[in-house]
Amino acid sequence: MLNRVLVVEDEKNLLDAIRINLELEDYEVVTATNGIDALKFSKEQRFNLIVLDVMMPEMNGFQVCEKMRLTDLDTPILFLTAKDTHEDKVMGLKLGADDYLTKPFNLEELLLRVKILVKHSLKGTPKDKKSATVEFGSCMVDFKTFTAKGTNGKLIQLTQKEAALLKLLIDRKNQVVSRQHILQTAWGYDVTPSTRTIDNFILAFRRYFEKDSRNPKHFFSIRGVGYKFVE
Amino acid sequence: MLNRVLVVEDEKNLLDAIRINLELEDYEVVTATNGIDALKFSKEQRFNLIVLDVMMPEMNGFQVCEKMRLTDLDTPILFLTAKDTHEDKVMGLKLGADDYLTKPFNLEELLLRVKILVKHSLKGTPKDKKSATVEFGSCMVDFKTFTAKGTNGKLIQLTQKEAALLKLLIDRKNQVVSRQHILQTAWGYDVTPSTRTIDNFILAFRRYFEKDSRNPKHFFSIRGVGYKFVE
DNA sequence: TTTAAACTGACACACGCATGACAAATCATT
DNA sequence: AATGATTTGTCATGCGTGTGTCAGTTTAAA
Repeated sequence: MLNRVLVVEDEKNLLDAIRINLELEDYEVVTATNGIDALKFSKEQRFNLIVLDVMMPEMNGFQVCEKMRLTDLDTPILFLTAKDTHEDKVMGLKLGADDYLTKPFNLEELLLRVKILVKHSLKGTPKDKKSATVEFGSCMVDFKTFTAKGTNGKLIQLTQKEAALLKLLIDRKNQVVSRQHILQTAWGYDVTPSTRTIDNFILAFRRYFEKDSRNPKHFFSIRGVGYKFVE
Repeated sequence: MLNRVLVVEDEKNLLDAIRINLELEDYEVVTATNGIDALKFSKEQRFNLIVLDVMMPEMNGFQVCEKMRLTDLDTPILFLTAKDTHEDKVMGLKLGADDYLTKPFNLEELLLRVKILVKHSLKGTPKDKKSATVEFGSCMVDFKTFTAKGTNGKLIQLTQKEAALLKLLIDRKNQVVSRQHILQTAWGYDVTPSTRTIDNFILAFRRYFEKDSRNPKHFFSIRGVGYKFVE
């Protein structure tokens, strides 16, 4: 899928220069020369990044940003500012900007920052409807009620820590979650239970959710690293 | 939960200044004055952000970054560079940096960027399929899940050393990576396994990913130097 | 006090991976 | 071409450490 960028800039020459350079790097570019159009586009279409000039006639970049953020909280915004003042930056940050570039800027610099920001936009899975129940295999977990249905169809009451750990693993399904990360996330930075504690929970999960707990299909252990959940 | 930042900087005064300012903004700060410690901390603990000086004695920031990224793909990294050269930035980006700041910098500027990056790190409960996967030939590797698809289409669970070495080679595709560099990067500064160890891993890779392991198309050995990966 | 949850320590086992031996390949030297 | 030297490919084996498992203890909740 192509990465889409919306560029908002009233100075035509600069706008064209940016467009051409971005297109050379295989971005799909949409342009606007004023805030009105920018808002319209941002509502109608989806972008991986919005490049927004601050100094524009009628509606300035901050105002545009502020309005955008009313509906769209995720798309990264890169500001192009003329002044290199601190107030401008704080102002922008407050309104939900993600990066700045002070004019005049190097085009390569712009391309770099675009690349980084787009990377971020891909990372965050925006707003996946968070149902409190998860199904996998013949099992089911409900994080609202702390209950689960195991392989044998039996109902299980999850304990607090069980639920926390299970959620952590399921949220990061298919990823390897290191023991360190588990400890610091599900427990705390201060408490460090002995290494065997985590295993005990995994043990329980395997009993609940694995047909053959010796050959797990869902709760894998990655030696030397941690654990991995797959559906 | 507190946001944790690891700051790596050899100049003590600057380090203290950064620490104090970050702590004033309610970050939990861990500091290191050299690459060795930095790597140790990054392995043992979890951070929301790592601030990394490029110019350091013994091991420079790029090297530290490269090693970190072998195992940790998520934590954002902010580079502090002295030179404002484009090559530096491209180099850093390749190795997985997320932002730059050129010395001398304004402390407020640093705080701003830290804030932005930490925000990103919190956003991502990455369900991320896109990033961290590499394809070549009929094969595929996913460094997030430690899985790979071999020539026969079979799924392979990579071990951590396998993943680290594989990433090292793929990151430097088309370049010859010397045995020495491999040892220093994927292993440690202290341990020096016998020469045969690396070969064993290459052997495994060829079994996984080469149709004819006698005539490799991807994992070349360069006699007297090391190995080279090409797609 | 009672009870369930959470943690700890002990032990066995299995897995990753380092090692050494040897074969095969490549290079150097004559 | 032939020989020896050096490096890499390949495999079997053993060691160390991380993990599975469980029984027993501590902690927290009712």
